[in-house]
Amino acid sequence: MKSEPDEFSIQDLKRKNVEPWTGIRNYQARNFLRDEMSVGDEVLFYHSSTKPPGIAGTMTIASAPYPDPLQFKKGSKYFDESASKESPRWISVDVQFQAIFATYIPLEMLKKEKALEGMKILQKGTRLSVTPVTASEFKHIVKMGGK
DNA sequence: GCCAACGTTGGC
DNA sequence: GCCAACGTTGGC
Repeated sequence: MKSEPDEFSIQDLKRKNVEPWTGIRNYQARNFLRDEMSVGDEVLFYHSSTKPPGIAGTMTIASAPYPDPLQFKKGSKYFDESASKESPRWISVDVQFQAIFATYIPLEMLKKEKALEGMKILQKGTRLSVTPVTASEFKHIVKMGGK
């Protein structure tokens, strides 16, 4: 899962421990959150739009999906006029801090790894903020991170 | 339903 | 700031 560290970083998550992951406004990303994730699943925390971009650590899914409260909040940049409480359009999950990697893994490093060739986030044109990771990719990255 | 125009993401 | 690679919108 990607976040811009200027907005919300893994250090912020460590401080808060549990935080709602809000503001997903892409249907594919939403569907992935809603349909493919369960409480306890481990997640890689990716820092995007920073120098250098890369994976900073891990967290876990800490709640079932629920309607993203920001879609109802007038004035929020995530407000969605066409969403209603009866039929919400966007969803959030809570995430819980797990670990900050001993070694931050820049995107450039990830690209060099043979074992990660097929990883979704490394494919051309992938800019979804939520993408799937296989168990072996996850293990490989955790090993690279030294945690 | 098509598709041009526009908006967004995010690495570089 | 540029631009590739999308996604979304809206006229037709």
